Amino acid sequence: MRPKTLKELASHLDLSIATVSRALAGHERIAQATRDRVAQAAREFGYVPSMAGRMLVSGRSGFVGMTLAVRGPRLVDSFLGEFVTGLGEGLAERGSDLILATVAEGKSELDVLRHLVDSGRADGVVITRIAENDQRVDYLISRGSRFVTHGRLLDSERAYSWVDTDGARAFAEAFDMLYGLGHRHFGLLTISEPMTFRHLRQDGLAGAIARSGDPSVRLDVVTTPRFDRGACVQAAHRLIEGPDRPTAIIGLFDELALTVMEEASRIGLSIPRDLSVIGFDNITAAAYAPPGLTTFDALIRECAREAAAMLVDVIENPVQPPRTKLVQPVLTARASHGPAPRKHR
Amino acid sequence: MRPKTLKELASHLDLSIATVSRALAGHERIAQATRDRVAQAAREFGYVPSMAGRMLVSGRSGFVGMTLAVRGPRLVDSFLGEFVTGLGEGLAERGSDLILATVAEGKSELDVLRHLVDSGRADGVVITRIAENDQRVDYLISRGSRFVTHGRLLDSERAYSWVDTDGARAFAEAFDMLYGLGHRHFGLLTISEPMTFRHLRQDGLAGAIARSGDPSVRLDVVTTPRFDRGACVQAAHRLIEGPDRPTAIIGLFDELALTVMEEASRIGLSIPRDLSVIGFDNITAAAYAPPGLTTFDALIRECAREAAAMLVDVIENPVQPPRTKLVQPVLTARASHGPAPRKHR
DNA sequence: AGTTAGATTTAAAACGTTTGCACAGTTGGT
DNA sequence: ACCAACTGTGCAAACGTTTTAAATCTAACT
Repeated sequence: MRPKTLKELASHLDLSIATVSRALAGHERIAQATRDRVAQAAREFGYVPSMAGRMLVSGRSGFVGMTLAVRGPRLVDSFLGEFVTGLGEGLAERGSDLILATVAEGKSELDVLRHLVDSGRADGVVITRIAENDQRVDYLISRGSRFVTHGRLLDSERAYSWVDTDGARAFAEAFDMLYGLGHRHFGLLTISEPMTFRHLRQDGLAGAIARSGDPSVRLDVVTTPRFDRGACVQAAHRLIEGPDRPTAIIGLFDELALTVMEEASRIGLSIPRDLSVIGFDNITAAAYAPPGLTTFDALIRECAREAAAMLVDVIENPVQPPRTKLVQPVLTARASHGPAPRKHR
Repeated sequence: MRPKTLKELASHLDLSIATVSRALAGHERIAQATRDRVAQAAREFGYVPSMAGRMLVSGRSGFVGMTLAVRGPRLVDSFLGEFVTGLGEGLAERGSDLILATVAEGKSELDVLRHLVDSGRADGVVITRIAENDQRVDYLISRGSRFVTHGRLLDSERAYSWVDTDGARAFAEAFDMLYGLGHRHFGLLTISEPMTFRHLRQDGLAGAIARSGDPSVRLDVVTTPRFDRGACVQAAHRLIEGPDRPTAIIGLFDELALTVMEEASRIGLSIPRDLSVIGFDNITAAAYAPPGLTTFDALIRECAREAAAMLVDVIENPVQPPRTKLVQPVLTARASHGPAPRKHR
């Protein structure tokens, strides 16, 4: 019932707790025979070291924290699901566990972060979905906490370790592909929320357009609040209404692209004949929504595994210079893109 | 940098650590003036109690654990995402945090559970997806651990707290609705994996059929391994091939129902004109897959919140008799069901 | 002034682990 | 015989908190 302690184990073996502790740790200075004897007894006793004791003396909890902010209807969406999976895998490989601290409705995410780090619950934290002026990063740096971000700030003044998906590259690749298919009039459905990735991706797209050197290329950009379903639909509609609409639309992420597809077929457009649509993320629904959304797999799981590895490294060697890693998204071609339609007027 | 300790706070205030500790805990016996003074200083100091110290003396970690077993491709699917969300919310309300312990590829889930409970990392655990002879339940009971399950064993010999979705009722309701629409030939696509919910749901369906008292009702049952995509498609195909196919098919859960829909439209059937399909769970993709899957919302998030509440209660009052709760799924009618087609031969 | 009840506060132990240092025993070289 | 070096083990402190029991202080009565 009550967990066995080192003391009990020691008195049962007629050894001091120090010896038992060292024997279990596989210390050099303990006789091999003793080590074996202790290991054996520990197994029989079902001894599991108390993490409280260990934590107290080592100052480490062996946990890595992550906050789960309640925004939008589906809190753990496809992205977070994948991310948590990858993080969990990466940490399990390295003997850490993950604390998921939910930010309750009224509470501030910063408080939860503080609670996590300062109390010693977590040796480090991972934060995702970096915003333009992300207070969390400032806070963590000022506290001297160990952390890794998924996503990054736009400026590179502050030094910290991050891993990110190369959205700029993906959006450039999307443009090149569509341009090759004859598209000249593009649409981008993006969000008003100040997340840094919207700039990175849009800049990637703009850069590719500039590189094409083709002055006939047009780009319509429409912005929508992210979690207002009605507004998203409206924004999608604005993009495709009227005869002079883009022939190819890129959604900042899959949900937006899917909304465009739905709205397009609602007003009678056929995809990809009349309109090509491309997303980003490769969420589950992208495969199910007809005719199948062409998108970029953001390899969230790999990113998260990488973040886990990085964070464990940062915790163990805090003085090293920050590490960064850009993961290349993979084009997942389905049926929502095709050659540009002939002039439709 | 290094977190402030109670001792530092005490010496700064010229009080003993005992007094400070009690003042922060809001103990009655401390003068109101002192309490205020301490609270004030704690805020200024940015004092956060060390969880290690607290844990050592209280024997509680304030954590609740859950294992994440790596099965199938999407480890954190829609179900787990919702569940983790609800659990996190429920726990945050009650001041607990969630440990997510990933079961790495080779490891056994029982070991992870042991690691979680015996080391004192978690005061209790939640386990989901109960199998027919679930070792985890036996283990936890034998260890005297606090736990709550989502889902339940079929026998009721062992006493433990659980919360479950009333799949039996939902499947009965599905039958009644479809029967009312004129359907007489039913199909059920179920899994070979020994999860208890497959029996509960199938029995609910069988019970409703029996209650109808109509001997002309037929039910074809096809079984498939869960995570083998090819086998699922084949199984779905077997159900709808041939002229004498069911007019209404119920998937044990949404993924299966979606597979049936895909396969049906692949072979040229129109849904719901030729075939009605109903699922269970209401995963995200159910809304996106054409023409929109009629399904039961399993209210996973509520279930998880309930499980969190239950577990915290079990941890605090371990001697109470087990609590149980059945949550009623809600029919989410979309466009995949309709009147039975006229005889199609 | 002496006593007492009540109001505050404190000293000290306990929780389970790791680890620096000291101790005892053994071996080998002189 | 003596010293040095090495091997194996134990003592005790430290980590930060809560809590029991005891100490101190205050004020109100005799």
